[in-house]
Amino acid sequence: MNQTFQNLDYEKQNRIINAALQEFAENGFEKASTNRIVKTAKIGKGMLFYYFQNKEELFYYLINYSLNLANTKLLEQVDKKEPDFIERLKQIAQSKTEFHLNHPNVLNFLGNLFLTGTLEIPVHFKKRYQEMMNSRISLLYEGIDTNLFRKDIDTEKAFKLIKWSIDGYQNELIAHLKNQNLTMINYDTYWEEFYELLDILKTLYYKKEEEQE
Amino acid sequence: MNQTFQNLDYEKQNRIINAALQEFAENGFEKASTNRIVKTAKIGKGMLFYYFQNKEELFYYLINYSLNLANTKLLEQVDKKEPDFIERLKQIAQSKTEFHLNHPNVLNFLGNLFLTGTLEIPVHFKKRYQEMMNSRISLLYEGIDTNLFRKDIDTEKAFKLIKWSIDGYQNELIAHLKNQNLTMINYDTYWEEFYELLDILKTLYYKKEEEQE
DNA sequence: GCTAAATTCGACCAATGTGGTCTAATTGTA
DNA sequence: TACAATTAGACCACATTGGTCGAATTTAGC
Repeated sequence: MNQTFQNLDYEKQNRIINAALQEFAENGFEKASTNRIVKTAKIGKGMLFYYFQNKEELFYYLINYSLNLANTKLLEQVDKKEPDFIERLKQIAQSKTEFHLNHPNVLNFLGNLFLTGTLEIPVHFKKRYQEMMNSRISLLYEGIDTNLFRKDIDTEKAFKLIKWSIDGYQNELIAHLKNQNLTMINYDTYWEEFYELLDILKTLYYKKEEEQE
Repeated sequence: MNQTFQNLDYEKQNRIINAALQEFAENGFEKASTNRIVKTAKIGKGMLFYYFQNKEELFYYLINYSLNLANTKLLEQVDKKEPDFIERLKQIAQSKTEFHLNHPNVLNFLGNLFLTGTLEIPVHFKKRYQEMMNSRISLLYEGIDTNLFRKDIDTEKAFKLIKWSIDGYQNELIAHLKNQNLTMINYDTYWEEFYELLDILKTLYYKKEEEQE
């Protein structure tokens, strides 16, 4: 990658990165078009290949960029000392939402990385991706107080069920917001609705208060 | 569509339909390649345009085919008289699984129909799709006995939470099975696991037996 | 203001892929 | 044998591909 690219003003740099992330996320490496990238990024064709040697180098740059971002902005924002599973999930949801607002294409790009395209991805990237996924799992389960859960239901299964419920809510929310003007949305009401949901999950899966030790 | 296509032996007809469904599902109308379709369907290029006038006619044929299939094989298999929400969901899951095994690309194709491609889809197709989606919703909620549910939790929210939990399980299952040899799988054990999950959901969301009226 | 370097652009390139056609071969049928 | 139905893929004009390059513009130092 050319040093010039790093010296670009933030806005332009971001336009290029986002356009490329989106194109690769939607089409995979092979079918992604550099022509479309420069078009949506609103730069000349020459510039892309001035900043990056070729399509491949751009792709690898984006992997690195995305992994770094996910590690610093997604994983490090959550307090692993919170022992309440649902509270932990709340924090994860919040950091994920913020991440998604600031970097809308990164998670899509990372998610589709390995299921498309004939380009062989270097092992060190695969390794880093695996490490990140493992971190996300331990972020979810490490140091959780299982005592909060009601005893008549397998805790492992409760973990998963709660996770799926929250994912379901978030997916529905995303689908619902997709057609809206993003600047007009009042996010607070959605957060309130979300917190309500978390309370319901607590009454479902946790011991009743009088049972707490 | 040429009559000859209908007279094709079942296997060949299916090869073509599936190849096309997959290609359109993955790439949308514009980016879908008729070359790739004939290649995966293992027919000559000329045949595709002998059976169908052009790419567009093929696409519309697939929409019609998919909508018909979904209506007959997906919606009509569920007993709307079952008043137990979770039992209803069990039936829906079963018919959906069977459908997915027999027609692996149809639901993907229908799902991606409207979110990609510049081709304008005729209104009557949009209408039929909407009707199908509405049918799926009423299939889920119509005639459900809300009395089974515990009183301290909003029933509407319980509906959604249960649905999301089941969807989450199914998604995980699909992701897990993706890398496996499909013929080697013992589905019975997965169904047992699934039934266990449904029991858990009942203990979570339904009244205790002694509370039933 | 002058000059040289850094940056930008898009016309251009050969190569490949596009939807679609057409001919010649094969198969089925009587 | 003869005629029609069916098949495959070479072929078409055109669009798109990843990538290059020279000329134009902007920037920086003097």
